[in-house]
Amino acid sequence: MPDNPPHSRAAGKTRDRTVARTVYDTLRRRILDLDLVPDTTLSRTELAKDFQVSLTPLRDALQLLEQDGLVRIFPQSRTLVTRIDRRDLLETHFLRVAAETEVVRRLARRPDMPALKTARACLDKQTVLVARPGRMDRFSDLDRQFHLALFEGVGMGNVHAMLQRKLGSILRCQRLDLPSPGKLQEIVAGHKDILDRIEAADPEGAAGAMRAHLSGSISRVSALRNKFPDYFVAED
Amino acid sequence: MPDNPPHSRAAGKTRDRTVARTVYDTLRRRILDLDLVPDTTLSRTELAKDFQVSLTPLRDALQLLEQDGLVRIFPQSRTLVTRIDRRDLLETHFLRVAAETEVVRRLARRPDMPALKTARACLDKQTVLVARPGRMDRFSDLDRQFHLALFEGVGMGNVHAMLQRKLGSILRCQRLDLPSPGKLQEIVAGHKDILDRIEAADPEGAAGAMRAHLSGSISRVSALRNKFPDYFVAED
DNA sequence: TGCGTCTCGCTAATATATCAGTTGTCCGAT
DNA sequence: ATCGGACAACTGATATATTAGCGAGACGCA
Repeated sequence: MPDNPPHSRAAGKTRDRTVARTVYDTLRRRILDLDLVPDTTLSRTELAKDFQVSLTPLRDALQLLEQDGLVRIFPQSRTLVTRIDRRDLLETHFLRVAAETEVVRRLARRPDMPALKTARACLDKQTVLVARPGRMDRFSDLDRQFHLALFEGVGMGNVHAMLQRKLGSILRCQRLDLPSPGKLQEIVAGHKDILDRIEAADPEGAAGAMRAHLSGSISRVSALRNKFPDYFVAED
Repeated sequence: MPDNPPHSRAAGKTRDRTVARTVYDTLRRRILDLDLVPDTTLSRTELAKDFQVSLTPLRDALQLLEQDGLVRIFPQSRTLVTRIDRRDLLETHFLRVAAETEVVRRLARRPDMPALKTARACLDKQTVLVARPGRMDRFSDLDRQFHLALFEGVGMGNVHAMLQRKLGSILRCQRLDLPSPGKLQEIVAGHKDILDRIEAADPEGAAGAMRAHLSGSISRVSALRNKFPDYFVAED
């Protein structure tokens, strides 16, 4: 067994991003924006031409998107943008609730002041943005940063990144649901409740607040399914 | 938007498994068995010859293994089997604890009798196997089935499968740690405690029992690192 | 008209070739 | 002796070609 090899990349001229990653990010963005709607056939020939790349990195990108649940590759046949699947939503929600409640329990037992300060700052900025309906992108970004700050407070920033990748269908639902009256106020109130209970050293209270907060993401799925049936997998 | 397209594959002659998947499973097995030890350089030319496949499915397989944290691909350079990284272990453990405690809380609040029956049956079989030191593979399989039964009891079988893929480094640690005296008894006792508390409708008790049980997976990491330093990433 | 089979065009998986970048070795200069 | 630069061999990423399979439409028969 050789000596300890370098486990970090030396500074160099390596391309920071592969073509595949760029294609993946762009297609993912377009799917989440509902620009590429469910059941859209993704033609590799067309996409390769559009992106001016060969089939290999495009293939890599599509495989990643399939892992995210955003596309489904039918072998030797075609590739479709998926419909939102309630099963998948429930599984993603479960994972998210499990992880985020564990995070806030740990924070309530052992606070990390810089992380809580960051989270509180995000909350303050979000509070200001509630009154500015044109700043949804910024609000969403702060929302993500709020949750990331909590994860980093328990040293689990990478877990947060991993979970983000799985949130495709929840994000698509949120996109369908915009703008929903009172929703932003509800989110801000939820964040405040969570932080208050963490700071009150109340693990189960914080977990309950987080659970309630996250339930907002799926509380309107049935209504959305009725309103946009073509975006959802038909139930048995 | 077209009519609801078929979302299941019609029975047909499609290959059930891709070459890439087969290669992935084999390499993953060999890494987890510590047959391919950390820092081993994986030569694509050699592997393609060994498996008698072209570079493309081999590339697919290696990319999946990289996502599992088992190999690291240095662009334009080489591909190595990873050392076990403490950071990665902690993240995997976090995710596992979060998910499994959430599962048992839910089961304690709302038991699923078939799932609990399955779990109890696994426990009984494991109890018998403790006295048969040559049956580790079977014991591990029952262990996995025990946990799967719990996940299925809350309708989250797919989440269990997802988590399994991330367990590579924990499984490698367990492999290094075999046979550890009293370990099997400890596992069996943990399973029993978990089930008892679920059946006693004690969510927090069940969560605590699961937390204690899972902590066994990482309690000996420091000792293993001292014993097998070449298998672990050096700490800063 | 409806159903089954066949054919062809299309697609994804794999094979092979080429390009882009890394790394190790050798040689020359100090 | 040591260090730096050049070059060649090697590797992974991408491009292109070929193979394997799917599915829709057309045709024939009852």
